[in-house]
Amino acid sequence: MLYAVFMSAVLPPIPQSQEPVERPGLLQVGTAEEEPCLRADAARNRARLLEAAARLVAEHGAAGVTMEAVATAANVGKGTVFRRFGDRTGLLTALLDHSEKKFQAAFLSGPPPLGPGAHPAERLRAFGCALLRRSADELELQLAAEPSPERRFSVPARRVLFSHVALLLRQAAPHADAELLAHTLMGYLSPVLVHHLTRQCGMPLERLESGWCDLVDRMTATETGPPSAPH
Amino acid sequence: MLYAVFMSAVLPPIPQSQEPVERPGLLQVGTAEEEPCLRADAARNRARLLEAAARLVAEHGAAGVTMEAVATAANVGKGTVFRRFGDRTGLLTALLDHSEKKFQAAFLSGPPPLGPGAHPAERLRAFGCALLRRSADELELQLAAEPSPERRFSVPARRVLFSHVALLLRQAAPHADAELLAHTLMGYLSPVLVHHLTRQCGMPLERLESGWCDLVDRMTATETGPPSAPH
DNA sequence: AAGTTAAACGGACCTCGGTCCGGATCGTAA
DNA sequence: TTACGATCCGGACCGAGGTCCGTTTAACTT
Repeated sequence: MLYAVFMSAVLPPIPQSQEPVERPGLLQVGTAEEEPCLRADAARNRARLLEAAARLVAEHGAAGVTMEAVATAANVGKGTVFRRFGDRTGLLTALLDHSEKKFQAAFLSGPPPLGPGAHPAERLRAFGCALLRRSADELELQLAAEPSPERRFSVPARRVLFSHVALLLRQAAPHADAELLAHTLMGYLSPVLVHHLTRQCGMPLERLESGWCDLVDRMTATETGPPSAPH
Repeated sequence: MLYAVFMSAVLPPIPQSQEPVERPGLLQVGTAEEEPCLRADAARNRARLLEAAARLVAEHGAAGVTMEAVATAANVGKGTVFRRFGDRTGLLTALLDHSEKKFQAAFLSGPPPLGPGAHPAERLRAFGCALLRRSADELELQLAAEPSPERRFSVPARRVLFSHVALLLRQAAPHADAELLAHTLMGYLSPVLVHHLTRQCGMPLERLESGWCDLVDRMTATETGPPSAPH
């Protein structure tokens, strides 16, 4: 008993794991229908909520998307929003899900140079430029949908992008630490950086794109000499 | 009048600008004394608050550092905490300020290879490895002190690090877009990435250090061919 | 059609970051 | 020492995210 009290003070409260919340972001090959088999009322409310959220974004910007406001606008209880989307980040992510899947389809199975067929380095360049442009639109939502630091790298959508970059990088620079380089490249494409450079520093998107291509060239250049030891 | 109402709905509420809150992070060359000339009681409370905060971090981790808890532990009102440090991020940043200044001193005026005297590329390698090690300790605090996305690049401490990297980069790779490359490099050293790679992926710090040196080598390698056009 | 159950609902409730302002306190000038 | 004004203090207050749990309801069974 004492042990239980002690543990409960140290460990996270309870796994709980009833987990009815959806995990968007993965491109599913099969049915193009609605994600899971929701109960009729649940599906209806989900649609209402997404519509209401989109309207709020259009009217008051991402900052105006309060969980309570969305619930009210959708004529639904607050608890329902959280049950469906887990948290605010989940809701915002769901709003981005459509464009996300379109993008995944483009580089997974679309035409070259983004899709399969072109040389890896070429695909990398195209990938970055496309992602930069996508981030430039939707910037506000992308920023607002940024998850908390702990989860940032676990988000399915992000893992897909990362894996793709790592894969291309392994082909284009076989002797490098592709995983670390991929993280570096992904950092360059992150919405926060894009926001800072374009909105706060006023850089034109073209400069970011040139920078990306230069970056890819450096990453995939013929191998450097023997690696120098760390300090 | 209508105009005023309209504006007040669009613009941020009021500049307010009474701004008694401190701006830590800059290394001041002159007096090593306490930052501004605070009133006696203010200085006393500031010290109490920092001590209380540090104790809470030690006891319950960064997540246990609630503004109210800190205030209570310091026998001080909640408003006082905000008046002194602005917000939670400010308080956490203040906790890191000492180590921050030590680090700044090391690469601004310390002995080579970190400080002036060594070749730029060499200094860059040393800089990254040192920053990686510093982030590895203090990781929890660094993460908790991460500001909101909009301010992330405006924080003085971060600007100092960035400027330093950009400066060295301009020397080591004169023909590149040093600013963009510097942002890329800084991303590699960001606490969130370090946390993910070391804590969530279990990578040893040595691998991150090797990766950094490799990265620097690629950035400062002899110029690549003519830049390819963006896609 | 009635019964059963798992799922969904809704809103009261909690926590925590952040604001506000009347009142207490310090430093200084007379 | 007293008086005064700038600075600081404190805690009530607010908004928003997130949780909980008693109630309702869709879907399936008999």
